[in-house]
Amino acid sequence: MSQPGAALHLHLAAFAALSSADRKLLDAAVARKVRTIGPRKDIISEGERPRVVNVLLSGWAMRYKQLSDGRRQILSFFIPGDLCDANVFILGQMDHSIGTLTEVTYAEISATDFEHMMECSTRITKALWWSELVTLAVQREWTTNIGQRSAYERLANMFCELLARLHLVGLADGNSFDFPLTQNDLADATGMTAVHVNRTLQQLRRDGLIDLNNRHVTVTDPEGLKAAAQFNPNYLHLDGGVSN
Amino acid sequence: MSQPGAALHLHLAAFAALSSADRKLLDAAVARKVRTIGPRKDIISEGERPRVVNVLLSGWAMRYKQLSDGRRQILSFFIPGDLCDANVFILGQMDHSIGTLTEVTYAEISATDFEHMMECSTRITKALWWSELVTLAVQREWTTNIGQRSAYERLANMFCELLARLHLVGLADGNSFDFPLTQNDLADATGMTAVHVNRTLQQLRRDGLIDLNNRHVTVTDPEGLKAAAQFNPNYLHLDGGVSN
DNA sequence: CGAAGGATTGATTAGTCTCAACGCAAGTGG
DNA sequence: CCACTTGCGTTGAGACTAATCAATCCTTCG
Repeated sequence: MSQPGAALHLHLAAFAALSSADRKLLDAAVARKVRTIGPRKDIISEGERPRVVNVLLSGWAMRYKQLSDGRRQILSFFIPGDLCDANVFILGQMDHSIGTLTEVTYAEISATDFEHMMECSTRITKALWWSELVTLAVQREWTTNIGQRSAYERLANMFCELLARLHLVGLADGNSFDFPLTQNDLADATGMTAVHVNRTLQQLRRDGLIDLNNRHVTVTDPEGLKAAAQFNPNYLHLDGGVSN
Repeated sequence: MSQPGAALHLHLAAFAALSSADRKLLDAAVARKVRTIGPRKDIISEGERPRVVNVLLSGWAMRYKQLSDGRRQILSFFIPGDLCDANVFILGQMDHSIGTLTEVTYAEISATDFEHMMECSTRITKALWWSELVTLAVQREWTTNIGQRSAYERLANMFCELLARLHLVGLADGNSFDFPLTQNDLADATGMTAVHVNRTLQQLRRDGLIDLNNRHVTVTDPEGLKAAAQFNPNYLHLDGGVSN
């Protein structure tokens, strides 16, 4: 990625083509405060007060909740271009944590900068709303995934979603992509145990749907994987918004 | 509920006290187009294009997804005062359906009315953002609930959440409230089967935590229920926003 | 009175978890 | 440069939660 804001442009461009003025506005907001942080660290923890909007520029991160007895649910993955909740600073405290999976660079956008951005461009405002609505839709899909689908379908779905999203921001090379998650992470994201993830992955490999090793995934049979997952990408709303 | 918009006022007032001007603005938006619809009907179905923002005035509704093989995941419950996604009309099509559980009255707010309302009052705009962020937080909690908790904990959680939310809009009488869901609905909301819901409810009753019959719930041991659920209401963000 | 929807119960099975061990590769310190 | 540690993936055996299938009961309502 040659330029820090590139993934963000691509992310929002899924909703609407941005003008060069829009892009400048975004780049300015994203350039103000850039941070780098190592893998497996919290960017912000449950209970803290959110003061800024974070935008992921490179690396992978996750949203998660930890229960008092140690159980952890990963709620979503952040890939470059993703926003960690527009306007979160309205809330008094975080109800979950955001942590890194790899080394990560991210931009902090202050409340005033964020609001300024929304005042300056209706197109950006709508794109941010779109992004927020898609975040919600993804969360609903995860609820459905965990609530209704079998272990096999769940994992298939996860790979379908990640492939689609990574593709969007130019981080998938055809049907393959770098995949920094451990089987334990995958377990906590899908509501299963690491042992069962392991066995289910073997099944997916045996069925020739995916190839996963060395932190790299290749979807060897995209159509088969989609079918196994009953994957319907409508919830990603990549068809371009209504108001374009 | 003496007045149609009352639940909405109470809902938003959880974030910030509204001025009488704000209240008038809301009432006007909510009075423009009010509809009534019977139980077990769709208000809007997956695949349709959303054109308005719906606000529930009375009755219960749900958000759900239906898989091609008939499995259904209920994604959230709507009670009076709830908004069905601010700015949804930005999206090209619904990725899920919204259906009623009881007879329902709801208001349709057009895109222009909605945008007008946000332009007129920053307080309302923020309250709507708050509401949207809470919707997201609730969805995350449901993901966690289904992904990490046992059947027993899941149901306990559901009752804790509903009690808290109903209380907010004045629909809980102490620790009890009307509860129009069937065990089958509860099953589809928690990712279990109706049979297992039945058995788990019996356990909750035997443990003296709740009393459920005739479409009415009484939480007989609120503290016990919260403990069993490991219920932490922080995700409802009822502490009042930061910017008050 | 009969029909229908929902709640309840029982018996059996399947899917997933638990616990425990082992393998492998990469990294670290002496 | 080797011994040790550590993190992650893999395997096996057994236990248990929750699903499945099917029957029965209860209540409500036309």
